Amino acid sequence: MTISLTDIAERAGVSVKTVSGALHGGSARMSDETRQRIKEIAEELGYVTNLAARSMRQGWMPLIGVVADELITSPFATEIIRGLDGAARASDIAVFAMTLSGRRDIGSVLEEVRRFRPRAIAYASMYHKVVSLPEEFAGTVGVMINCRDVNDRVTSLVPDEVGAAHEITSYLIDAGRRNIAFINLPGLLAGELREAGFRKALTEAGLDGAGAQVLPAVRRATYSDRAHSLVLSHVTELMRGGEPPDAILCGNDRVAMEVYAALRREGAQIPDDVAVASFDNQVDIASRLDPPLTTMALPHRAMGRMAADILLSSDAVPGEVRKLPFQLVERSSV
Amino acid sequence: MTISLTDIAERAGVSVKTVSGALHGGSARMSDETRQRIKEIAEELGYVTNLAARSMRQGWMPLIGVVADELITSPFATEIIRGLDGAARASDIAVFAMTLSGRRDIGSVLEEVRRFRPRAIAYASMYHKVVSLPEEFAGTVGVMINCRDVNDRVTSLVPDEVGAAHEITSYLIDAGRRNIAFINLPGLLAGELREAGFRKALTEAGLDGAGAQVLPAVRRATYSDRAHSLVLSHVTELMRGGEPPDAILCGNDRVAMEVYAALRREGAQIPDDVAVASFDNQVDIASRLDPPLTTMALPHRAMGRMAADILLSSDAVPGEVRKLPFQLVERSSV
DNA sequence: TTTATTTGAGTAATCGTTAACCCAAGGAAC
DNA sequence: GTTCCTTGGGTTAACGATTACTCAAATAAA
Repeated sequence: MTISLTDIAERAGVSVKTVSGALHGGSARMSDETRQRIKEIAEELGYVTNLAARSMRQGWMPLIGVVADELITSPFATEIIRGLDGAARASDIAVFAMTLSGRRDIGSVLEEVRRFRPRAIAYASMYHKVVSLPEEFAGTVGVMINCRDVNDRVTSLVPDEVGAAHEITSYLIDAGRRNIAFINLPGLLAGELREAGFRKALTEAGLDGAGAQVLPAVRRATYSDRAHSLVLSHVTELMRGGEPPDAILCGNDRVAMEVYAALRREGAQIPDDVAVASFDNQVDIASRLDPPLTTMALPHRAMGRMAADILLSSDAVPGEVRKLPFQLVERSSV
Repeated sequence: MTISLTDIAERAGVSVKTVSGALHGGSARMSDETRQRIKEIAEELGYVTNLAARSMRQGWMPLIGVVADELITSPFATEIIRGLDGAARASDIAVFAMTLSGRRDIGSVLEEVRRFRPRAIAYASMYHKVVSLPEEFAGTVGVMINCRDVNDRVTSLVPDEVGAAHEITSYLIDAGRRNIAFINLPGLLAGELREAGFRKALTEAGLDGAGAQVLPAVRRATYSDRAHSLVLSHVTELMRGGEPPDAILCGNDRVAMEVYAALRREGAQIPDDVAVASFDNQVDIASRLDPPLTTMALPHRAMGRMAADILLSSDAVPGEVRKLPFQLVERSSV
């Protein structure tokens, strides 16, 4: 049997409201002695607040609901949740995620979440993309993380892809590299934006930005044994061509892993012959490659934190798109 | 303003209970016409069930709380949540996780979860270990996942480490390997158990189980740039020794990644000269290595699924320890 | 001493949903 | 024409915590 305020009140010989005031209402007028005594009894009886009951008066549960479009599968995307959780905890609010896996439409998942009467709802995407949120839910979702609404009706937080590509490219240039190839992720918004930043940095440095080599990294099912074949041949061609690159920028750390293998096969030394840099900072991979990989870390944690701040302070401008900076993680591949 | 049953009742000209029966109580006696009409009005008004209110009568929220001791950081451990979620969804129950990060003691986290009045609570560990659950919480936690209580007071689900090591070792032996080295994870329960399975398989095959080489893989901070140095030197020594191994079994896929690099440095071909096998099936790594890695997949998803079944059917024998089998993922490194 | 004011605590209503009863009308069996 | 069941639905009372309101006693101000 669970203990309620009534049980404590009975035991303490006071009214329920006094108990409520003693345990939760910090400002309730009452003698310190009474308050202390009630707290002791509560402790002794093993009282645990019933948030559902409280929420009936309050109107909402101390929860932030996160609707994710596959979030939980991605190793570092869980950082978003951690960021949210850390920031929300300060307000004694918990975070719970619900995955929009496969066939379930966004409406039914949102309803499922709304049944719990959360304080606010965020929509999070596993990778940076544009999402088409049905009209009737634009008001329900308070913030979009790692994605933006196609009509920009909702505040959204996205990584600053252009800025990150610009930064890492400039970093390579500052390291003396002049012939940089980019093995980019094809068909992704992130890739498109990064390519722009990449070319911009080259142009600013007086290099041929427009003519720089940008090659697509193949994208196949992760379980496939031959998913990397295209990267391998790209690198082989690059290295055997007339002007082999002195740096290769990779779409992500997994691509970099394949580039490492290909370069080794070609007998090229990293970073002496060819510097390698990348995006993601998937630590398991980046720190264990030989040499450890210099890479731009995605601002997942920061997006989560900021999302909580926005949701709880509700000072958001609906439609605003905030771009968060990546962080350069210097290792020894450059 | 949120819509309640009262609003629907008013609009439909019936009592609240009739609405409740129409929308939720499948067996409530009522004409199909009335039921249909009420459903339409609910839809039109955008009614969303208030689970908090319902839980006041029911006594619990349709939730399974998961207390994790760092769970969310591990890429594949999130599979536990997915397994739980998939199984619980059938009963229309949601799963929410709460991390026991750093300084917070297990008691306060459990209380935090209990405030939501979940149907059941599971305790999950990021890696296989023995946990000392304080006496007063042995009754609160319904099942332990990927760990077991030091006193076996709670039903627990753990990976069958011994069986997995036995299976993969036998697999190597069946592939004709006779001199197998094991670069194991030191200081971990998993490593200890796997070593037993490894030796057992060797002995059964008539090889020298007791004398087999088992070397520790270094464990340092993941961010450290030199975390792999020990693995590298182990492999170098092994390959330059009198009887170089024809197979190396690795503690996990990340260790295997380093072993690949070391073997390549020594000029050894995988799998022709040396077969490599491992534990975890961390897909990002295992499928992208060259050649793709044969590895034993941890039964995270299965543990999650089974945990939900146990919690919801409550046919668990407290203290029972169920060992779940790994799954052999054959790629081309053997 | 009289009148305010503060302190400490009780009463009762309320949130949205459900469950245990109750009741009236209509039809079937005798 | 009773009696009995079935159908369709209403009434009322919880569940646990909070809060607006009330009130008595004690203390301070006049």
